[in-house]
Amino acid sequence: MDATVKRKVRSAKSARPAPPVEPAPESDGAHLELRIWLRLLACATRIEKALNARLRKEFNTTLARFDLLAQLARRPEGASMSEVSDLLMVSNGAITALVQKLEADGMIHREVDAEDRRTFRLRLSQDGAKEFGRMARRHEEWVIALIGELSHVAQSDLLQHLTLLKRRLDKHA
Amino acid sequence: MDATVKRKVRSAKSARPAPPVEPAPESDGAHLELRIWLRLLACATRIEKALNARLRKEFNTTLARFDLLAQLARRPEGASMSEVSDLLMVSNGAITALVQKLEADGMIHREVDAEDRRTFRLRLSQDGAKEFGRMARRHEEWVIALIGELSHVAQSDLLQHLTLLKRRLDKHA
DNA sequence: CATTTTTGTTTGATGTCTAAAATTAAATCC
DNA sequence: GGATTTAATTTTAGACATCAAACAAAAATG
Repeated sequence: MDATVKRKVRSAKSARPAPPVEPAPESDGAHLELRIWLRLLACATRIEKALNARLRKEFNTTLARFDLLAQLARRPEGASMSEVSDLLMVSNGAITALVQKLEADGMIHREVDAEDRRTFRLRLSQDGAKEFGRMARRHEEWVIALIGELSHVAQSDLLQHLTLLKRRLDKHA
Repeated sequence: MDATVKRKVRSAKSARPAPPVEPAPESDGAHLELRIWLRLLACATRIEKALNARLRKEFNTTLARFDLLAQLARRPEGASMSEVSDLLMVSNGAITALVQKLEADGMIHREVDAEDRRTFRLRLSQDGAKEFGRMARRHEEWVIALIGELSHVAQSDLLQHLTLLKRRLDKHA
C-alpha cells in the first residue's frame, strides 16, 4: 500500500483562467489525480491500521470480523453468505473462513435455510450482539477522535467530495 | 473492509445556526466522522482493487510489488530493507518476501552493504527500471481515468482536505 | 576488551484477501 | 422427468499483512 508514482508530467496546459496567486505547482509535478490517490490511500491505511490495532488490543478481534458483525447487526432477519460477501465487497471464499471463526467463537449462528438447502442464514447471537455493541461504541469513539479534529465545515466538504468520487467509481465498475 | 457501523446517535444538538433548508439529516443518523470514514474506505478499496486487478492482468504483478519498485525508482542510490519498510509503511517481515520475489524475477538487485554487513542495498535492475516505466505509465492512466471525472475544482478541494486529514492523522500517531 | 544493547533482517504462526476449480442443491429445458 | 444450467458455498493455491521470536552484526558501555 502506497502506490507512489509521482512522475514529472505537468504538460497539459490549463485552458482555465489562472488562479489569483499561482497555478499551485504543489510539492510535485504529478497529476492531481495521482496525488489524490496517494493521499486517499495514506489516510485510509492510517485509519485502518489504527482501528485494527485497537480492536485487537481491546477486543482481540479484527476489522474484518467487526465489519461482518456490523452487517448482521443491522439485519435482524439475518443474511446469507453471498449477501454478506456482497455487502462487504469481499470474495465468497473470504467469507467462509470469517464465518467459521465467528461461529466457533459463538458470535453468530449459522442455520441452513429451510427453503434452500444450499444457503445459510447468518444471524448475530445474543452474546455476539452484546459484544458487538461494546465494540461499536468504542469504534465510534476512535473514529471521532481520528477525524473529529477537522472542522465541521471541512468534514462536510470532505464527505461531499468523497460521496461524489464514490459515485463516479461505482459508475466505472 | 467496510467498517460499517452507522448507529443511531444524533444527540449532540448543534449550537450552530441552522442551515437554510434543513440540518441535513443525511441518509443516516450516524456521526459525520463515521460517514467520512466509510466513504473514504469505500473509495480507497474500490480504487485499490481496480488497480490491483489491472496490474495483474497486464503485468502479472501486484500493487505491493509496484509500490516497492516505485520507491526504488526514485532512489538511484538504492535503499535498505528497513528504509523501504518505512517508506511503504509495512512491517519488516512483509518486505523480506516481496524482495525475494522481485529479486528472483530479476527486477531488483540486492547487495550486502560494504559498511554494514547486516544491511542490504536494494536497487532497481535495468530490466526492472524498464518494466517499472511501462507499469507506471499505465498506472497513471488508470488513476486519471478513475478520478479524472471529477472537476478540477472538486479535485483540488478534495486533495486539500485529504492533505489536512493526513496531517492530523500523522500528529495523532 | 568482554559484555550488554541496539539494529537489520529473517522466520514462523496467524489472518485475510483473490481467483479458480470443485461440490452440491435448485431451477430450467426439452 | 432426466439432463443441463444456474446458484451458493467450500476448497485450494498464492499473495500479502501482522506480530513476536530468533539471529547476527554493529555499537555502546563499563
